[in-house]
Amino acid sequence: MISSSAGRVRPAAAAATRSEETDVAGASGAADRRPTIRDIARVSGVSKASVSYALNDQPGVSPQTRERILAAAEQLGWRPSAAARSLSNARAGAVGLAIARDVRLLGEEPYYMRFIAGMESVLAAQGVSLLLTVVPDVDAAVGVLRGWWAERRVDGVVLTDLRVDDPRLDLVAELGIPCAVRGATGGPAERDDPAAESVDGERGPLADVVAHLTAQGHRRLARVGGPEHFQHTQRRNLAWREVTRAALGRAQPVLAADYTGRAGLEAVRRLLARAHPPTAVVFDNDVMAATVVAERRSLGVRVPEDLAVVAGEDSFLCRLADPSISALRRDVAADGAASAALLLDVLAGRDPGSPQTPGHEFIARASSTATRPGPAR
Amino acid sequence: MISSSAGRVRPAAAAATRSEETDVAGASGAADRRPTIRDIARVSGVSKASVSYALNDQPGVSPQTRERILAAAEQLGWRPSAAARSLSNARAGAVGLAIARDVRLLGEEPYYMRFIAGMESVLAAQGVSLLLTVVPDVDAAVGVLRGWWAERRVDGVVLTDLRVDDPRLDLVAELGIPCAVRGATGGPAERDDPAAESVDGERGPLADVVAHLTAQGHRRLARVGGPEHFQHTQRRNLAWREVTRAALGRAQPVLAADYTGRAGLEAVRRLLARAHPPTAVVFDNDVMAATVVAERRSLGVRVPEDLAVVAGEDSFLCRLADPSISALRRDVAADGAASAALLLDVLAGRDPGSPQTPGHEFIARASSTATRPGPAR
DNA sequence: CTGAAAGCGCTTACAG
DNA sequence: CTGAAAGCGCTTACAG
Repeated sequence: MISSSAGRVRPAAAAATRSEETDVAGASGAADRRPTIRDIARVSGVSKASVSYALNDQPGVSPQTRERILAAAEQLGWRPSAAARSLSNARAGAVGLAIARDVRLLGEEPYYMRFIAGMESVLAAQGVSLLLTVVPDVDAAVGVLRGWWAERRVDGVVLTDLRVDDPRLDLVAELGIPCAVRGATGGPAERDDPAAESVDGERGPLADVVAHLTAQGHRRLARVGGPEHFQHTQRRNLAWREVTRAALGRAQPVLAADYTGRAGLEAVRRLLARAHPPTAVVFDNDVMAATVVAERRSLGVRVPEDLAVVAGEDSFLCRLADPSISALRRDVAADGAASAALLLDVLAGRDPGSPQTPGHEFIARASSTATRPGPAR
Repeated sequence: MISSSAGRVRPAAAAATRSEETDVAGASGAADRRPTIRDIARVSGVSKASVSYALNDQPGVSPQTRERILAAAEQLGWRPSAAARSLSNARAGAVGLAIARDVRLLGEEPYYMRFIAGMESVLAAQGVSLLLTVVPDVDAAVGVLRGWWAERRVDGVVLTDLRVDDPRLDLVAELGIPCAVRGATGGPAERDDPAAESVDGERGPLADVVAHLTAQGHRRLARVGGPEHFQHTQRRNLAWREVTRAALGRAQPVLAADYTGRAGLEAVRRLLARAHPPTAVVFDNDVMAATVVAERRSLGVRVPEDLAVVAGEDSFLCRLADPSISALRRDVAADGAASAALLLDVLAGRDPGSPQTPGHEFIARASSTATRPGPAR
């Protein structure tokens, strides 16, 4: 059954608001005008400059005067005009996040909302605003970033999901935009050397997964990663090969998929068609893993008996799946908070403090836990 | 197994960036300085005022001069300083969205990310920025809105998830903040009359659901809605009672839950314990429905044989569940787009155009489709 | 059609 | 410690 209704939208409060505003502007006057430092100066009997010094905790005013000024500001309910401050400051008091991701995928992955909430937690504390935009691809993101910067809307940006030759990195370098870089689901990204030490952060989580699977008796593993143009995919692929080689004597295979359920299914089909198919597959996100578990029958496998499944990201999907899906849980909000803190450090010219270290945790669930344990294969 | 790794975060590009910036500022000079209308005026040999007129499509410049000025602006890569424009304009060029919702729930519900993407699609087209914040409760949201407004960071705001006595509405009225109001998952909200005509938009979708269920032979239905302090919950509860009364002769029961899986389960347990338990339950969101389906065995019911399940919101969860879950699909992105468009209309003093009408569609899936059709109960 | 001038609300050297 | 002044980059009456 399909039908559609004509929902109506109306500016309830806004309408009331408008007329009030008009009234007030004409009549009462000062009541609605937002106070400026000039008002504070008048009330406290000093110059605008002194007010500014007092408000910004600069030297140049006596303690008593400062007190008086702050009290007046408080009493008037003064707040600095962001525009005026920006204009003289050359600082926007805002940072930007341009998410380049297909809207449909965005709706399915809880990742970004959590990342944003994490960023917000540290930005809000510093009175810095977050400008957000959602664009379909990296080129569009470049356009948005360029616009934000040209219009002085942001002091810096956070970059996620870095590509291998990412045009955003070129833009940022070209224009000198302060930025903090973060892979979509994990470790840090380096400009020229995605393969170097930054791989370190990926080894631990994958080693935990591999240790769990080998303990369950698995000897043939596979990974279904993200698209290879992502730097974090490359780092993880590398870490995966190293970790599996160390554990099993030879590097286990990796297939690329685009994080959608469809792509995950397709990858698994190819893996199962091999001469020596894997007995366990580690997916880079929850959506692919959950789709494979949901489609296990049409794939002709039992989970976990024929195929163990692990998700590289934990979410509701993993808990609700039947069987429930083992997953690597990462503290995405902490990730977002760390990125924001990093950017603020850069902006303040501070040495990026000892980095926050979002941890990970492997959650073993039914999808990879043999009913009868022991090396059965 | 639990472990955690010390992921490192570093400002790769930012570091490079900083030094470059310093270099350039000292040496090359103009190369990195962002051009202003003064530069344009100099290049094209006119006054700043003329430049401004030309750039803003105001009368006061001859066609030829305008051409020349626009060309110069284009060639210099000029973009207006948001701060300067705001300061003289008294317009921020930005609107705000303060999401008041528990971060954990936010991570589970795809709703907001889609809503935001929809808003963005119309804001970006108008060159309006979106300020976003995520706060735990309505009071915190009031604080953020107050700050944004006092600092002139936004020209208006979009409000979602309106409460019955919502302090944000008071704030908006008090300060005269232009705003557009939108229920979290549906129809418009009215200031004083949540029960009136705005209920209209809720009837259609629920009527489709009820028609489907009665066609499947169900005679005892129940709804598990959101918390009653939400206006949209109240509207839907009302619509539900009306629609079920019309279809079945008497209004069917409603229970309140807080959108979490746990609350959904609890509500179902209470329903099943009744003397005449319902044979079909309609949940207000996907998370509750999916949790109930996942826990059907511990609840002691078969789905759909003993209990049909319908979700009031469609998502990945519904498709992946086993059995898959019938759902009401709403065009959330269109909702967001409509809210943004409405706000822009209000800001421009335009009559809010014929409202965009986000439709709905009922998707019948296994969770409510009897294997053997016909009135069996 | 065009230009000189004031102003938006701050900050910041620069003299007292 | 304090104040008068210039400036950030725009817009907008106001005279020519």
